[in-house]
Amino acid sequence: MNLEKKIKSGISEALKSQFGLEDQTETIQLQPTKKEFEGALTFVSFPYTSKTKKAPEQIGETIGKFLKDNLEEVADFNVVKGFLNLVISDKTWLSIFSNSVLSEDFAVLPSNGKRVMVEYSSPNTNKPLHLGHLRNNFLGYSVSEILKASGYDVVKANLINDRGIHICKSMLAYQLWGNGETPQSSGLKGDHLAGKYYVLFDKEYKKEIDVLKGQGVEEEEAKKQAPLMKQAQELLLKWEEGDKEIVALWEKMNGWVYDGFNATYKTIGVTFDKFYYESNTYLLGKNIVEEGLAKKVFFKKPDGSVWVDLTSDGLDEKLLLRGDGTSVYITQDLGTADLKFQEYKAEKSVYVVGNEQDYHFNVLKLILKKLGKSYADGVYHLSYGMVDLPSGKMKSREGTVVDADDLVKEMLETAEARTKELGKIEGFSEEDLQALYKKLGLGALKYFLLKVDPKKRMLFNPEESIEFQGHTGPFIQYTYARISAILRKAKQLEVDYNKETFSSLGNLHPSEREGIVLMTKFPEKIQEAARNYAPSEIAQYIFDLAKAYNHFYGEVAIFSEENKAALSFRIAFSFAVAKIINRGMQLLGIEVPEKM
RNA sequence: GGUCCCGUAGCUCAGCUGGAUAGAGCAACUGCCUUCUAAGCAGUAGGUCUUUGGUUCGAAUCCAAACGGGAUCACCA
Repeated sequence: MNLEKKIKSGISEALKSQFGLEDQTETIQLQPTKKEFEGALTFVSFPYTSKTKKAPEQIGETIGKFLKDNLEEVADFNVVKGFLNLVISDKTWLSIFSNSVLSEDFAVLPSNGKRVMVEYSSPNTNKPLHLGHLRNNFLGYSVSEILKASGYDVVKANLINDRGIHICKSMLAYQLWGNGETPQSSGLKGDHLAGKYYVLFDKEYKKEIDVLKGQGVEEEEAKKQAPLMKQAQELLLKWEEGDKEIVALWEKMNGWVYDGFNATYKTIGVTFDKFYYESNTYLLGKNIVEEGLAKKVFFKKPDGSVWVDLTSDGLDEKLLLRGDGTSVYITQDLGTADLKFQEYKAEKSVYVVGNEQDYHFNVLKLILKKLGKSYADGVYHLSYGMVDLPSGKMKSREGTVVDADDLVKEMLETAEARTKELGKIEGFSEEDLQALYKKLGLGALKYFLLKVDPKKRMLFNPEESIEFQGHTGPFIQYTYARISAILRKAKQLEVDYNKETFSSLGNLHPSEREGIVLMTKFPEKIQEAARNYAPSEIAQYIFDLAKAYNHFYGEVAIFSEENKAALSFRIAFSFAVAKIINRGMQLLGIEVPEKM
């Protein structure tokens, strides 16, 4: 039985024997004791004043005394107003440390036999990835790792949006102005090359709109009338008809883009188990439309278009099939949801998609429910906020984006500069150095994007956002490297830790106690982060742990310690912290260096 | 206009299902490297938690309204 449960049942017993209350185990709440007070766990007695008809202080005193007398874990207590602070004996902490924290399978949670699919990244193939995509990729990867750690069987999926009007825009611009340029001839990464023509299209398209507006055409109309737009739409039609030349161009340009994406994915260290291509799935969903019509969940309008009425759920009427029988975004997504379930039978399906699509996913889930799909309840939209720049929103078309590849490159350069500045790279090979810069640069970037609650939008200031000091990835990596140095030295000196000697230890240093308390919380943190789909909770936790260790490091000497048991314990303590930091950072997709 | 999200220190952010004197980091200021890595540690200063009501023994947290910011309400994806 774990400590909290033991104390709770102790309190429940106290309430029963001292005040005659029935079993309260379920309702008793314990919270961590605030730093200013002595103790580790706090019981709040206010809620029991009416039941016991006693003053909060008196309840605290009575229960505190009972626990101290009856539980060996409780060494002492103090009462401040309605707060009963419990001091747990160091012996208890040491026993938890050696039996639980140090055990091989600590924080290794058993499989829960459930499968979850996490779809993330899902890029358009007409332009390179930018900072917003990085947040998406890092979130998706990290959430997958966290779900795995909490016992799920995870399938990471990437639905590539490889067809549609946006790709045709790039293709058209390339046809018109590309002069047969290739990634090889231009030296541009494939996705950047495609992006270049997307931007070019938009520039020329805007000119055409302006000309039309000058001729007195309304803006909305001008957008439709512009010749470039009409040509792009023609391309799309030809593509759908299977026009050989167009399909070949599409395949060629998409090929370039995939090469580019794969290079970026490899650099930033994200992976997928399954790729879906929209060109294969965009016709799906029509059978769902049939099904919905048969079930009378959907209805047909006179022009033949198919709709669903969601007004009773506070939403609008939603189109599912155009009058000409072609499908729209939501139709495809319905089809894909069904396909995913048929293929993987996952109980949960997580979509890592920006919060601008909140409405879309509300509709999607609602329709699946109305159709009586068993998997509807498992659909979860992990809706994350945008990354804003000081100048406002990022827009690919207008080129006001922070490009992912550029940013990563910059991060590695900064990592290199910082490292050289500090001059601690003696004994590193050139290869080691490059690997280190990558760990640090990406660590800083990933941590920066993951430490914030996914749901919230965040600000990225290129000038000053990503630091290497303070609440950052490199701070945590540094702590790990520091501990690694200690463990290396311990090995060299052949100081091993021996659990048996811990019991002969006297008192723990407060910083050691704090560290142990934090470490015991790791498994529940993983569960909580999985439940909330929130890597930020892991990020925050690992930061707190690293901070606690550095505090310990400053206060307590290790190798000059003469008491063998204390020395042994501190090595074990350091080892355990390093292990958790490493594991926690893995859950964020961040690598950790032995030296830096 | 309807719906949804957000508003905490100069800046960027924590604050779990309501609990004690609201926490970190950056920036500012003080100290600490001949002793295990100073990308660190210790400390000072900085807050009417947007505002106003309400519920409660207790509200940054829950409810309502106002103000401010954002997203969305496409036969685009």
